[in-house]
Formats: sequence, C-alpha cells, structure tokens
Amino acid sequence: MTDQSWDPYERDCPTRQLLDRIGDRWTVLIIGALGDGPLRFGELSRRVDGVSQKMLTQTLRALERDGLVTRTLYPQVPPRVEYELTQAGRTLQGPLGALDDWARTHMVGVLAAREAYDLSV
Amino acid sequence: MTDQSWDPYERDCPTRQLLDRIGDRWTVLIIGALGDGPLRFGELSRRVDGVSQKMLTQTLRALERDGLVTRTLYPQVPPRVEYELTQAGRTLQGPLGALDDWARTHMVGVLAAREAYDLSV
DNA sequence: CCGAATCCTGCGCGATACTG
DNA sequence: CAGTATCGCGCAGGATTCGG
Repeated sequence: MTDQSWDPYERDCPTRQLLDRIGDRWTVLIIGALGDGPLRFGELSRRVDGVSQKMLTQTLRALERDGLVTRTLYPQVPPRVEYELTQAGRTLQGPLGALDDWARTHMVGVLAAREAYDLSV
Repeated sequence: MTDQSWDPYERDCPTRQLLDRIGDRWTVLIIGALGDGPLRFGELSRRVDGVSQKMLTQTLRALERDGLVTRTLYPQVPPRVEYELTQAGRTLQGPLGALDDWARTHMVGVLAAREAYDLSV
C-alpha cells in the first residue's frame, strides 16, 4: 500500500456519475415533488414552479430510463399519465431530504455571508 | 389552515437557492476534496480530476463569498495559499456524504437500468 | 390533457496566453 | 505557485407550434 489515503475524484467515479445525473436545475425538485406519492403531469408542472413543459418531459424520461420513476398511462380520453418513484427512486429521498434540511437551516446564513462579503469589496 | 399539505417549490425557496449554489459540476467535488483538511491550490487541482484553473478559482471564490471556505495567503515566495472548510462548510459534509454513499451503492443499478432501457427501445 | 418537434439564445466553461 | 484576462464554442433550456 501507498500512503495515499485519499481516493481522488476521477472522471468516472460514482460521485461524478451521480452529479452528472442530478446536477441540473430540475431533477432534484421533481424527485422531491414526487416524494408524497404519484402525480400527474399537470400537477407536477404546477408544483415545480417555473419548469417548462419541455424540461419536465425530458427530465421525467431520463428518470424513467434510469429506473428511478415509473410512467403509467391510463388509456382514457383525455389521456391521464401518472408518475411515481420506484423503489430505487425512493432510496434517494433520504439523502436529498438531508440536503433539503441543510438548506432550510443554513441558507439564510450563506446569503448573509454573501452580502457581507460583497459589502467588504 | 388550508388542506394544502405540500409546500411547493417556489422560485426562491431554500432548496432552490442551495441548488443554484451547488448545482454545478465542481462545487460538490471541491467541498469533498477539502473534507480531509486544508489544501493548497495545486493539490486541489490534482485531486479534482479535470477541473480547469479558471473554474477552480471561480468556485473557490464563490465558496469563500458564501462563508463555506476560508482562503489563507502565506506571504512568501513562491506564494502559498491554503483553502479550508469553515465551520459552516463542514456542516455540509454530512448531507453530501449521504449522497456520496448513495452513489456508491446505487449508481451501478442506475447505469444498468439505463442500458436495459436503451436496448428495449 | 400530454406530449413531440423545431427554432433560437445565453452563458457556462474549456483553451490559451500573460502577470507577480 | 497562484492566479487574471480574453476569446469562442457547445449545448442546456425557454418559447412556440403542432399531434393524438
């Protein structure tokens, strides 16, 4: 063994792969919105304020592709589609919830630090 | 009170603010790299594989501005600068570590689901 | 109601070159 | 070693329009 105790962030490490996947503006918010149970397309777009139809569709497709969300089409007219977290998707709720808690606790301080810094410049 | 149990993701909620802040390719990796203790600029750029000088500087400045990282200049030649997590910055290690653990456990499955999905299309 | 397809723009970010 | 300055492209993603 070497004395290298730190495993560096290589380009293809799991952390990077996850970041590439959820590191956009909408994925985390959509997973959060689905946390309470299945939602229809329209309900989702209302809960995630400001998301465009295109990005909502695109993000949901990606989540479905990765096995984190299921898409269920009820063949009726008008069409009804429901999205729901899979088992795997639900395992993300914990880590994401921790981030959410951090945000509620610390973001005020961060914003204050930012203002103070700007004044000092 | 209303029967509205869900607090929607308004444009300025803490979650969104945090996401706007750490939702880029480098911030999370840099905080992770600083988790073991202070590091110099050059050490950081070696640990975070692929980060450009520009993005490393830029991200570190933003972290300093938000009170998550301190920058210490040792006036000697050649110059020596060390970056270190602040108390507030260290409180992020928990939530970020949880995400990291998730990635190590589940990303393989996600990648597999993705491949399966692509084949089925 | 739920999407797909197209067009168009901003700016994130990498590459490169230069300072103290 | 640790930055700053400038240029330029790629592409995420918003607006809009059309289909089932």
